[in-house]
Amino acid sequence: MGKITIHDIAKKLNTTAATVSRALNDNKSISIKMKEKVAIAAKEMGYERNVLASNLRKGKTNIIGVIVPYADRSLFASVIRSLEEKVQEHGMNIMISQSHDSYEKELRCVETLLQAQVSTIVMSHSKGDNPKDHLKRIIDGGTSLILFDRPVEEIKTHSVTVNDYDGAYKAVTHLIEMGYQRIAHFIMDKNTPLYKERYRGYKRALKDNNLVLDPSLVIEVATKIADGAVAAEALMQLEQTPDAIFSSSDFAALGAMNYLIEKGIEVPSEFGIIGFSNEPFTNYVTPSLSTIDQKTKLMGETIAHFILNKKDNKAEIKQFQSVSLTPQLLIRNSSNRKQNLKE
Amino acid sequence: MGKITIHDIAKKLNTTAATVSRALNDNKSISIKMKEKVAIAAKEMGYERNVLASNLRKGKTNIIGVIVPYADRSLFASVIRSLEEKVQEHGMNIMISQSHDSYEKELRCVETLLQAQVSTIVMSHSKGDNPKDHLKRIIDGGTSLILFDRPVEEIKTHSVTVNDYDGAYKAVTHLIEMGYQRIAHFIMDKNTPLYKERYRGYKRALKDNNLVLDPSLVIEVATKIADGAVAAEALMQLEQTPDAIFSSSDFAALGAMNYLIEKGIEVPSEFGIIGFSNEPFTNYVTPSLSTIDQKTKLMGETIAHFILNKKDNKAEIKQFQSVSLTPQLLIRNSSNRKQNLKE
DNA sequence: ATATACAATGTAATCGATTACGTTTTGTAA
DNA sequence: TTACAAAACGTAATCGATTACATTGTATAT
Repeated sequence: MGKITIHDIAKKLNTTAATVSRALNDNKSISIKMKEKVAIAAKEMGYERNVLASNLRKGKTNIIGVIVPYADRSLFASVIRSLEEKVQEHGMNIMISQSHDSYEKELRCVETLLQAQVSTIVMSHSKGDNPKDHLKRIIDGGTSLILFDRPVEEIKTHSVTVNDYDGAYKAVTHLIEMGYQRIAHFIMDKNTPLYKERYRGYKRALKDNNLVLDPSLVIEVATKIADGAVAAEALMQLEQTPDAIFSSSDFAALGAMNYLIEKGIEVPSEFGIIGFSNEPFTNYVTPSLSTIDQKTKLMGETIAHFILNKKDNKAEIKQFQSVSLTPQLLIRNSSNRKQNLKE
Repeated sequence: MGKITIHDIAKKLNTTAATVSRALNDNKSISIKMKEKVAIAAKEMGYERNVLASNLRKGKTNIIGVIVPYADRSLFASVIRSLEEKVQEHGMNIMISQSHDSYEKELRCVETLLQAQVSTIVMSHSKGDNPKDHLKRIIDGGTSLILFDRPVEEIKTHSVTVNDYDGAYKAVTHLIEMGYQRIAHFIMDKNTPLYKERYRGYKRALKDNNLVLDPSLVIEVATKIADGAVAAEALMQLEQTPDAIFSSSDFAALGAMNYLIEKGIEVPSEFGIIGFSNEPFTNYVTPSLSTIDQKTKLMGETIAHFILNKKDNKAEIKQFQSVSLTPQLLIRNSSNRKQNLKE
């Protein structure tokens, strides 16, 4: 018995499709008796609403489009997971699209998702300083836009980010509290706001603790283990070597740490290291790597909150909110000198 | 200028929506001239096909539903990534749904995706020996089903799995080649076919090398680091302790390794360890953990291949294919005794 | 008792694209 | 020239649900 439609139900009940539709949607102008009859008949006949038809008529779907650089990066995977968990309870679906950190692909992703008529686009936009026209087009077309992870200042819309400045500040302050004096910094891409913010937190923490910023200790490094090792080597070549590193990337931090250990430098007693992102491996390496947790689960939940609120409360649509989550310092062995001394 | 429809284009060109539709779909009964005119007008007017309407009429979408226990588990995240990369080139979209390894949630996922009228459901079904009626329902309803990671024997459909038996066999054979004699095995869930297969590979490898299976060396362990440590402790309490572990879980393997190292047992010189899955952390721990890579990227690509093939080649629909990928042995430091001796 | 309101349902248009079927025009074989 | 085929396009139904706009019937107010 292929597809049962509301017309079939109407025929069986000697009424019309309009009434059945209204009954199924719990419309107030339908009597309770009729609603019951329809509900029973629908169940009996195994009716299932054709979502496509419904959405076509209503001009909206309940699909949320998500654009991320790569779906398997731990931050994005985690956000996708918690977002999906929250919205699926409300009958919404998640559609994934990957931008590979490329502007061109991001444009394609937006196009695809708009074509699919998603009701909301949730995205972490690709790196670089590209035009934001496509973001405006999303909003102008009536689709709501929620940016996360990487904020875009030029666009007025909802956003959920982590306070990178605060995370960096906490990390560096922690190193200073542990007694490290010359703290180097690995910055990834100087043009990306996110890294700029972390750099700002680094500088501020130094200043607040009366430490001078030595530009030779700030190195541009790629988010790779090998590059972290190279950078560490460069640092140790300096006349005045550092005694700690705050790396904006866990991977680079690990590379540096392994290099130092190999060179006989003890971590954390001689040298402190802290990364950023709380990548899954950081807790398992030796010594375990201190890092900044970005609250990815909360991030997904906050995004979901925006979406669900918008659904209920239309008044809120116009006020765009930017939530900046407070990251968490995870003190592990790579920087925990005091504890080690105690032992 | 809100939404342009084929009717608007038709009006502008003094023709009908039917002609425009056919022209846009490159129908052979439309003249080249007309096709050109339509194409130009469509571009000029900024026309975008309403996918909902199109799909409603055609009765099919180009959405692929994916059901996984958790989207952020490395295997699933990786498969999702490579699957999306492949199918997006063909204009198809991926919809994600998470079963949390619960049978009830899995039913809901199936329901949701069928409602969304996905053309294909790709799933790694939840653990346990539950009824498979919902899988049959998917197929009977005309939606194609592709199972991956965890095969279901009762259902005739496409499937892409990794040869767990082979992976286990390779792992254990490798340990034996490295000179380990008493090899323990961590099995997770004895009722899950996947673990049974690995166990079978373990037994076979022992047999082929004339080693006796000691049941006391086969322990049921959860996929957790802590449990791996507990299990290792139990093993070292035996009268005849093992000198190697083949763990069906990287996490348990790591827990065991850390426990042994803490107890002063040297890995790999005194004790060999190999895990399974190539979890992201395995390459970064010390010593790096040997493991079995499950070819997740290839898995996603193979799934995509099935989907895209089916699209073109209808003849293939009826022949269900089961592809079993060959996993790869990754020899790292936790088991590489020979290399260590050389040094 | 009459007017008015509202409850409950029906009618038909609509969302936008696709397609079975019909019509006209042009080409070409007999 | 007739006839038949194919090319090129038009007409209208269709996919299934929703909803603006009637319509009918009943209850309440005056």
